[in-house]
Amino acid sequence: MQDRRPTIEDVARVAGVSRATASRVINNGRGTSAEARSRVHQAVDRLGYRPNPAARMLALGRTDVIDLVAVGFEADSARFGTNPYLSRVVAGALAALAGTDTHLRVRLLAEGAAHRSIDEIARTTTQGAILVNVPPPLATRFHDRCERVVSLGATADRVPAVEARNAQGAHAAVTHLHDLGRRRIAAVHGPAGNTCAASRRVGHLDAIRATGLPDITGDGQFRREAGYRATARLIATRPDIDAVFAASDLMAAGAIQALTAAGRRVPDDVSVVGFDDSVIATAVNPPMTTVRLPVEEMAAAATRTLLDGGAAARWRLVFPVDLVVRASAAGAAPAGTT
Amino acid sequence: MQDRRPTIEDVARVAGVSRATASRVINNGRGTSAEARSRVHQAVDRLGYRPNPAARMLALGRTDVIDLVAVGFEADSARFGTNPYLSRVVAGALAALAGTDTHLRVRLLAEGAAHRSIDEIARTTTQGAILVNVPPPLATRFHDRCERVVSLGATADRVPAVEARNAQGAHAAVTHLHDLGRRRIAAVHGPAGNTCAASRRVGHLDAIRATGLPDITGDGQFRREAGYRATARLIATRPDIDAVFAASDLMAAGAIQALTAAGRRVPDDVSVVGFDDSVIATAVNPPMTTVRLPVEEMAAAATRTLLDGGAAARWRLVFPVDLVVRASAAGAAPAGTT
DNA sequence: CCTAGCTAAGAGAGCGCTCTCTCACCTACT
DNA sequence: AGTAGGTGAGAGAGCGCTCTCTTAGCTAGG
Repeated sequence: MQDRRPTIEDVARVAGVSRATASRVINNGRGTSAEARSRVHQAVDRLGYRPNPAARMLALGRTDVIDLVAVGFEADSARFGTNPYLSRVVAGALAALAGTDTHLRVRLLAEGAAHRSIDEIARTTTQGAILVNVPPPLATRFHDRCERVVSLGATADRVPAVEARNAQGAHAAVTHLHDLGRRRIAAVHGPAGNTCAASRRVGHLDAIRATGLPDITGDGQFRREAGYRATARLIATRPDIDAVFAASDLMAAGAIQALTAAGRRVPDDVSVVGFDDSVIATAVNPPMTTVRLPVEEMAAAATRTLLDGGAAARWRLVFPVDLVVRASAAGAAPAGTT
Repeated sequence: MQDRRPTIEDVARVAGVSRATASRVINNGRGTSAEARSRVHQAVDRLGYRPNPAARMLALGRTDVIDLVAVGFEADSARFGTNPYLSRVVAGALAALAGTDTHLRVRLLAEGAAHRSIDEIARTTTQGAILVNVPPPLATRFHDRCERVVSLGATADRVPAVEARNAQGAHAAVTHLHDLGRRRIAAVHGPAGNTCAASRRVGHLDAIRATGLPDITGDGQFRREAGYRATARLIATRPDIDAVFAASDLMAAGAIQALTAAGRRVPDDVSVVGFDDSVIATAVNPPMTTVRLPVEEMAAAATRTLLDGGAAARWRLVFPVDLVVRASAAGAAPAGTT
């Protein structure tokens, strides 16, 4: 394709000036004559010169990349595309980076081979890394090798993290269902190993205990299929459930499908509340009552922290969450309505 | 945070070897004694040395970044998080990059200020750029400045592109609805300026003409709200429509909500077919019949092309699309069923 | 015993760029 | 007329790394 990419040397030669002058012109530098400027610009156009970013970075001593490291979103690569969470993270990070000349590099690690990759990333990252869904041992390992790191969601103790009041959100969701008159509230939780899922469990249990409701719990991965299966199982065991609190919108979407398949109407027979307020929540029918996780803001905060030089070990930034009331949760419909 | 990041020079000094030897050891190089190896590794650990990637790239003459450039997904930054398409693109690109030491850099351009940014990106990209939703004039401009570029979806003629048989997909969708016995099929199209949307319009019109059906058409942005509004308007004008073909899953989700709000049942009264087969299609209730766009594969193909050195002007790679039959489209329910 | 042939490791030349230092030249003020 | 001050431009020193070239120090073979 190209013999050899033209360098600034070539530009200087063609323009009949020195390398320094060429550089000055190219970087909008002042202190150049109109004559020199036009000659250099012409040379640039003629040669199709584009500066080598690596050389530039090296000379400037500025290394301007933040890595977004996510684990396990792509057992098959399609899985990630299916995940409404990570795209919000990217959006938030990018928003924080706008106006900066720092770039965002995205890395996805297969759940299995993550150990090896994590070392390599820690070795090559510069401005720092944002960890998404990275399990505690791996996060610690990363932190050992590179301190410039912030986890999205709590992970290992030592690793700086931006987190949300997950427990509070779950509590609010269950309380909301209780306030609507629901008394047999099933919970469909996320994977046991996940720290966010764990917090949501805690909030749910607190609310259950505070209101004296029965504990009807299922769980699975944070995915639609898992939500569907867990809900189907729950209905089979406890056909009288009148509400479902799911630990993610995707699971809630699965729950709604399972309920429909079992002949229950949402929200008339069974109310459903999700968690995340992702695009799924607004797209389903009926629109979903859910707990809004400010993912974009959290990612932006993590990014800004990295931009500012990182955070100390054990640093935490905690975001509030809000219950967003839509149509999937309501009081029971009057009996006999079909 | 750090006085000065340690360099390989420091490592060499601490280890009591030359820079060359340190480099050899660090890069798993052969030709080093066990003695030297252990000393260097110790020094690396002690200093927390991490090689400067810019210097490395410069010395190796290898520049290993592919840019993913998307326009207009973030009028507000949250918009992008809401877009199920771009995350699939990222997934596909990343899948193609796995095993390579090329990285993916994601860039989002606000629709307004894109002109300036596009030049900067074209100037600094190395391995090349994947264009997503970049309008023809901008894409051409990019191509003028940097030939290493592939657009996802057709854009300007000259710009290499990976595209899908959008027209064929739309045709298949409409034909499917016709086969189910639907005769008043409304179409909710995407934005007029968008090339994909245009192709889908063509396919729809072809099918309409071929089957002699009436043309009932609305349009808007590729978003849920637009789908809702357009459908609501259509129902108001033509209360007798018995099917909706939407140009995206998100619009179809909006259509389903609008139909429900208008007292129509899906699929009994009105069948709905979407386009994309994004996560939305499986999450909604009932699960959506839709046209599967192999976004991940397309993005992977674009990435591989870039990895292989790019493509000639006007290059095209065309992917087939498939109708995925789920529950949102069916024959009319027997009259009188409630 | 001398030299060919090997391995380990140092010296040093870039990679492409930016930036400081320096100089030549010109204007303007005393 | 002499010097201060300003401006445009070249020379050259790095930035941190890798890699080739070269040398030192061995072992082995004639």
